[in-house]
Amino acid sequence: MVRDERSVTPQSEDFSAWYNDVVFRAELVDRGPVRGSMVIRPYGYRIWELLQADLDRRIKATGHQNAYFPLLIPQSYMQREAEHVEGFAPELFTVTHAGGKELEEPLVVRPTSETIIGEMMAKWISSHRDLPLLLNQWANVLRWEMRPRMFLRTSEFLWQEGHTAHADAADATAETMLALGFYQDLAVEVAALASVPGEKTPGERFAGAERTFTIEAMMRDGRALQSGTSHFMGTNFAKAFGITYTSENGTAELCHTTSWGMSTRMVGGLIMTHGDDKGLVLPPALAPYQVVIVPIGRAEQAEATLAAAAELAGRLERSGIRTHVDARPQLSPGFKFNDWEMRGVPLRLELGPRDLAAGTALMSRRISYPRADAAKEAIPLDAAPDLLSAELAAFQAMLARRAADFRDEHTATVSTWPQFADAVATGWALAFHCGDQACEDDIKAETTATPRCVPLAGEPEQGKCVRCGKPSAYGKRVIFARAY
RNA sequence: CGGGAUGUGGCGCAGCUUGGCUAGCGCGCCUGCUUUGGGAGCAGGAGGCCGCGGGUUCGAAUCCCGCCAUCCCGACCA
Repeated sequence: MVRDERSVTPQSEDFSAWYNDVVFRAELVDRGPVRGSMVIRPYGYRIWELLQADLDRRIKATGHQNAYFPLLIPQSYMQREAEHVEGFAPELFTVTHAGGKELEEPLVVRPTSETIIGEMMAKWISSHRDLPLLLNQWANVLRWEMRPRMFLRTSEFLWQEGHTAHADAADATAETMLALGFYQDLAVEVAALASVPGEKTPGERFAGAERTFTIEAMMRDGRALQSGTSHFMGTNFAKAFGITYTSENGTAELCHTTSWGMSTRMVGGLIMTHGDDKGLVLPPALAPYQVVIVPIGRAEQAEATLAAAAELAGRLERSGIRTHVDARPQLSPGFKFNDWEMRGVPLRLELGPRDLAAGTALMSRRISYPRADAAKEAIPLDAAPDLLSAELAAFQAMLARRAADFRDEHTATVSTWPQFADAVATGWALAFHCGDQACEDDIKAETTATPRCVPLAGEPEQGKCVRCGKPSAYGKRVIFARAY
């Protein structure tokens, strides 16, 4: 392929340059005027909407209700939970003036909503009959990030944050795991990510949480991306905000709360999981257009192929396939092929005079796996809806398998330090760790790798710390990786 | 906050060292004609407070001082 201003930097040359090229060329985003801000363009926003719709359905199906809480939070709220304020203080946007005057109490722009929701929960909950309280909100949050990156770390991002209150720890823990399941299922079934659910080590916990669970997905450069988190707060926030209830026995009890979130970051995750040197590759479940039809021909031929393309698109739409006809008259077919490949459309159909005469269309898959197969395939027009539905399902499964294979090929179970260093240079290492913060810091200083999670799956295992040789702390091997 | 770069039509850049005449190139855009099965061709055209503020000079995109912003690399994070 000729390298010019129309193609992207190859992944092998510079992965992060590749990522940047793709998000802009595919018109997912543009830069906002403020450092670290991101304009999500229609094509990118559609991906988010599809992700959002799927997760929203899962959340509602399990008894949660959507609500909306204010963007502005009194600064004092943030300070009530000691670890929470310490964790978020460096990232806060603070409003000091309003209406042309300095405010008596500064307002914080939410970096997350535990505090304001905690405050409201305290007001709404008084009896065990009010529990569990299962809330979710879709919102934007702001955090001042030192090093912004489109979708992965922007100063403002969109997310969903679930907040729940429960009578006891067991119920809250079950909720925490339920939410983690939403994310894992969404990641694997919809985004086709290779993610691993697990628990964060104490050093990586959410500020104020007792336990933090995560799904960690592997990107094509071997790094890990935290793609969703679920926190068990114990009674920390209940104490700070007075979230109490009267039990059946008449005693006053503290609630156990949870919170969990998935953000626009996941869009970055699917870009880095599936994309290649031709651009984006989208899983059908999240593709704004699952099938793009490129009509070919000029003048009177164009009339015929355009009409046929529109007719076909109508039939595909009616069978639930998101279809787009690229009718731009001034652009050549070759340009359109490259354009839709850049945008990651799973299936493309070419419809020209030759195809029309034969009653077929030429189908081309954005990628194939495990065998790379660039061949275009003629498919009969009358059977297209069923055929393409099946192709899309196969494409979705193929991407998930490709991602999982890639993850497995780049994950090594290691027991020595040299093996460990090797593994985290290109992927993930499964290793025993002593659990000491100093040892974790040492590993990070040497390799830039950090503990991503203790995987939920697998049997308990004991061993010696890969770095210092002390007994392992977590009863299992820990995933270490360089992370985003 | 450290380190490195860059600010010039929508995008990507050249010009700056050695100040000068109308600020140039590619892509994109507009118009016309021809073209359409892997990034079309030709012709014509539009579009620029050269990041901002000062200074030096007859004259500044170019030299000097200051500021601002963005990007990339590290430590933090969904």
